[in-house]
Amino acid sequence: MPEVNRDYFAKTLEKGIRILNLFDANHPSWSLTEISARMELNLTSVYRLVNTFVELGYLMKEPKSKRLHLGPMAVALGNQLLHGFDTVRLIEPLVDEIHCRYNISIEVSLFHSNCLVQIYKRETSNTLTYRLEAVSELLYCTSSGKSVLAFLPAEKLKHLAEAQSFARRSEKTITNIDAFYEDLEQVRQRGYALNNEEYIKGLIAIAAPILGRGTSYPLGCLSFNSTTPDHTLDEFEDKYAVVLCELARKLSEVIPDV
Amino acid sequence: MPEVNRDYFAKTLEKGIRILNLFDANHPSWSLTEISARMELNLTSVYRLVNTFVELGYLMKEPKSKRLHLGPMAVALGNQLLHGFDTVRLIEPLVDEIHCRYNISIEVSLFHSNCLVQIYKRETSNTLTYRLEAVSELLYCTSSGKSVLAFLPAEKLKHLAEAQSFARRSEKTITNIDAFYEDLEQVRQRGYALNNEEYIKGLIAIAAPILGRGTSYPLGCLSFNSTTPDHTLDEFEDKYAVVLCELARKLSEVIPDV
DNA sequence: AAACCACTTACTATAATAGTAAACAGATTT
DNA sequence: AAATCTGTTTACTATTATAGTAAGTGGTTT
Repeated sequence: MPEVNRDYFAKTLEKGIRILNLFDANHPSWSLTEISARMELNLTSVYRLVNTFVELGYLMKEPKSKRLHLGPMAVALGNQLLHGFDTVRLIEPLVDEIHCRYNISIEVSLFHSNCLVQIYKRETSNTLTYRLEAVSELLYCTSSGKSVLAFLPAEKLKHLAEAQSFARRSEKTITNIDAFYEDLEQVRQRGYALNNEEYIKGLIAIAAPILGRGTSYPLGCLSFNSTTPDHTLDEFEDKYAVVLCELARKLSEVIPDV
Repeated sequence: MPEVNRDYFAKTLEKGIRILNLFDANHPSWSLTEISARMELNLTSVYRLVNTFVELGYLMKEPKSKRLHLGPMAVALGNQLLHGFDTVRLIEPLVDEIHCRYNISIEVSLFHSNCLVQIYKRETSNTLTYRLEAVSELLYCTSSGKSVLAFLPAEKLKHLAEAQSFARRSEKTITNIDAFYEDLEQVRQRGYALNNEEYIKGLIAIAAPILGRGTSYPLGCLSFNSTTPDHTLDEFEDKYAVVLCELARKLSEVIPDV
């Protein structure tokens, strides 16, 4: 990351945005104290920031419990941000077509400052119990992360792989770096990565990298997700690997190379 | 709107959010000076706020022109906000089913502090030249606005109707309040509203209110949009009015009454 | 090469925020 | 019904961040 001008940085704005980021499908409501604890921020400061969002309609406060939820303005902003990003508008019809045709959960992420940033997703009505975070640094235990790492230049890969915690998330998590490098080698040969319940028990996925047209550098990735009640990983791979790679290739054509 | 505590209000946060709100599909890029002029804010202050967003990855700066665009973090936040709002997750499958089946542009909005706030939309690949704003106070020249106004209690309707500008947006805009009240009477009888190119030439729509289950108060609305090259308004109405009303009714069942 | 334009930086008066502590409200227990 | 507890809201000020002016910088056009 380039050294930047920390004098011209609005701290209040950063804190506010961090608070807004706490709210997602897994954590739809927060109390003041919870936010204060999580942000390691003074209660009064949180109160001021939260109150600002409430007045603007981005958060709503339950009258009795005082718990906070997202408000309509936040959702409108969400829509606006989503469709204001050119890349999303380009990939949307391509992803939707596959989503409608096969009725599978699909996620598209960009690789941005060593994180995978989710820019588009479609879910099946079959709601999963837990959703991945919109911005994730966990690259060792997701098919998305592995698909990107596998196609990174050796130097960069080494640097990032060594930064992974390899913490055990489930029975099947890969917890040592040598096994991990072996797995990545298979990803390279296959052209796509698998997630065999390595992140959360019951959650399986296949993911292919989105490679820059000119550079072949991984710009992001595409993943199809399912659960073990619906498919075994083998079935899922047999059924969708070709579709996955084909769609990833199509996405490469519309995502601008950086 | 209830009187609120203006002492506990973070102005910097408000300004930052207002800047983020400038970016949408119609205005995907802004220069510093443009933002400064539009926000009526000092250039240096805008620089600080924008720089904050750039460092956090919410905005990106074109290296040469210095023009600003949304960044991946903004899109991830967008997705997160969208799916972190319970109501969106409830209406999503219902709307998507109709969108997939008929391939039409659909918008769902909530009526919140006298504005229509767009909380979900699906577009056809046939991209329209201009998209409605995510938060709109224009109720007199959109089918969405009319569908909601028509079902408001008389007092509230009067108040809001008189606040409309009735400015001419196109040849067919309704520009006086008496004609408008007549139109609303038809909306009531029909159960849904029409937009016959009243907002922008070439843009047509039909919209039905989403009424509270208990209260029958309009909580928001559902609209189907098209363009004159694709359909005449009569055709569009004949083809989709029944589907529209049916979907609006289904949405009423899942949107919580306030 | 000069002029222009927009962005960036330096600097300080002013205004906003952080943090402490106390008051308050609602829920639960005695 | 009073007492206690938990979490939210308000009052108050020292400290810190921001607004605004003005000067500097770096491309682009003439």
